[in-house]
Amino acid sequence: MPILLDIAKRAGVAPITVSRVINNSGYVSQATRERVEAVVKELGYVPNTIARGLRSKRTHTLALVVTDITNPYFTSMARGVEDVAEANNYTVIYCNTDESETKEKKYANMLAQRRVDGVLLVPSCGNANTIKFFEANHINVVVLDRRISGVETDIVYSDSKNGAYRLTKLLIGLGHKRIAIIAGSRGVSTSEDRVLGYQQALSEAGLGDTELIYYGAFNEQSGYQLANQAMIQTPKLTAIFGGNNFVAMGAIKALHNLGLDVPGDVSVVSFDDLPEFMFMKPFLTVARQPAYEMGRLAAELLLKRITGETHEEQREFILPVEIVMRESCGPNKNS
Amino acid sequence: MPILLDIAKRAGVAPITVSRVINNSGYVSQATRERVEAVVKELGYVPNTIARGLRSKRTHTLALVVTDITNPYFTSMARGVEDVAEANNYTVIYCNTDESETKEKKYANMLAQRRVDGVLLVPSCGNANTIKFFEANHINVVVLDRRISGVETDIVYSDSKNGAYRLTKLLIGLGHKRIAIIAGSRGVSTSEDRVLGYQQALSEAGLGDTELIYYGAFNEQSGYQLANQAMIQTPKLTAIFGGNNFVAMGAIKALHNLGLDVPGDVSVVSFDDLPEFMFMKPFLTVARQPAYEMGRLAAELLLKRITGETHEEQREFILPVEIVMRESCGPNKNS
DNA sequence: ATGAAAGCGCTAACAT
DNA sequence: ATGTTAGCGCTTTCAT
Repeated sequence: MPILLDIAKRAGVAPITVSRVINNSGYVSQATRERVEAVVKELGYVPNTIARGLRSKRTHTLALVVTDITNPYFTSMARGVEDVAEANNYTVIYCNTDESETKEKKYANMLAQRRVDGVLLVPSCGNANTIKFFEANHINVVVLDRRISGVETDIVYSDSKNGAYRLTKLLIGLGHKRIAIIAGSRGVSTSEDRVLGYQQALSEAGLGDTELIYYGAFNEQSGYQLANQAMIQTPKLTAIFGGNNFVAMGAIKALHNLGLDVPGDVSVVSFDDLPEFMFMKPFLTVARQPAYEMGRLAAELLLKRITGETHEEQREFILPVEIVMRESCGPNKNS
Repeated sequence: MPILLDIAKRAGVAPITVSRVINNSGYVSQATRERVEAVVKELGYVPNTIARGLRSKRTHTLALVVTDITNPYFTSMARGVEDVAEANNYTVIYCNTDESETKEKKYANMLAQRRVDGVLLVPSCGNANTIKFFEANHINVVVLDRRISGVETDIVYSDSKNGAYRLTKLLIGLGHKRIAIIAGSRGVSTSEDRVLGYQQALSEAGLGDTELIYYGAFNEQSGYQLANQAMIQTPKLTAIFGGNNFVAMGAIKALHNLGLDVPGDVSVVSFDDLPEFMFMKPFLTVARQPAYEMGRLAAELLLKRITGETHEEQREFILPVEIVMRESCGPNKNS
């Protein structure tokens, strides 16, 4: 693989001139530019961003740290980030913290070592340690989705309190009087804000003494457990407000498990939309490919090649698919 | 920010010794190790992966190139990749090609410039140009999801032909005689394989002369258009086999639009599962946060900070949420 | 408009 | 077990 110096030699110019052509910086005569460009093409030269970054202190790399890319909410967010990055010739590293402060710390370290130019962070917890760490390492941060106090960064989030207020009012408007909220963790702003909106709606309706607040985590398991707990403690419950989509999913499973109908017996509302096709009435019958497993396997193979652990011949791994029968297909009633 | 040399000086050792401590390589006495580690902590030293990569030719970075991370199938795959990478202290850059060869080329270039150690590639098209490009630049590739001919890489995919065969047999077993398949692009192995499985099932059932094959692309729009086209050309159609989840979604929309019931009038099956909660009967009423928009905005802000385009004070952007009323909540029928 | 010199921060290769 | 030397490939700085 040719390096910049090779191009310079062959084009009969100094390295810096090649650099100027490649980066469109400084003055280069048309003739020189063309000559250099021709050689670049001829030799198939690919500039080395690593070397460039070492010198210029710019990696043209961003990081997106979310709790779980598998949540459609964060998937969409990721796509938004990536589109902007791509348009600006930036590259995005992404990280899943699973709401764990330990993982967040580990990633923060990895990202600082990589000298990413900036981080888009969905904080996994309420404290500002990670952000301070980035600041200490001169890495720009924009906080996403959740407020953090005591830091100075741009922050983008949506109006959880208002959303929760309206969602709760909606339930009240439908006649519900015993409404539980299953929030995420304490200390996470989205959790707290949603509880605040819920409380406001209740107290405005004179239901301030019926508050039923459960803190847990923003995952399905927590939704499941706390919904069970709520139904035991307050059998008269007629509505549950799930802190996010995963929590609601867990809650609905718990209700079904208790033999309760949604919304017949208990109404459920939640934060965070789901992709459009999740709402199609006729549920698809599908051939399910093991996507996660495929990703896992492929990454392991790749790492083995990289580390030289494997020198075997290349292989083809064909994973089985599973047919999942659902409502979208039925018997032929025509001809 | 301290560099390796600072640590070396302060600990009274040579730079290479610090390097050995940090990388756990070579021999270092316990005493020296402890002294160095203490200084590392004291000064808050963060090793520079860029410099390390320049010298060692290892970036500890992988890239995952999919068509669209927004498709739950690829989201799961991404999470699988990321989990493995994280466990091995690798970092993942991810890229969406939207099935465009142009975008694929652009990314290939960016990734080569970044000297990623390896690429997990879902090829956007049938030809091997991108893979050859990576090979020429000594970058390991594992191909995911789709076969490519004429290349030597590990490849992980699932058994599309068999899945399609079984899906089609299932429809035949339900009495369907006019079954259309709406595949992805021609030349993409998953497309071709699914058509092959479909054909095999038909011909085994003596329906070989009823083949109705539509090639398009693996997206909703294509599913919509081709389903319309299929219904016009073959009004007696009673079943549609969507090439993937997005295609099926488009097809179902088209059918609904034509006043047809699924599965009452037309059965639909497809490849690729959807996340579990897409199948919950009671559709959630939710407060929808503008996730994509949030990601986009945040990335733009970050880039402006990085490039120094903005020096204004940090701001808070609170985006509105939208209440989406669905079946999961109804009137209180109890007390 | 072009170039020379120096060095970004680290580690490979070779001592000792 | 520790150190010396050199250099990865590029760009910054300062000349001309």
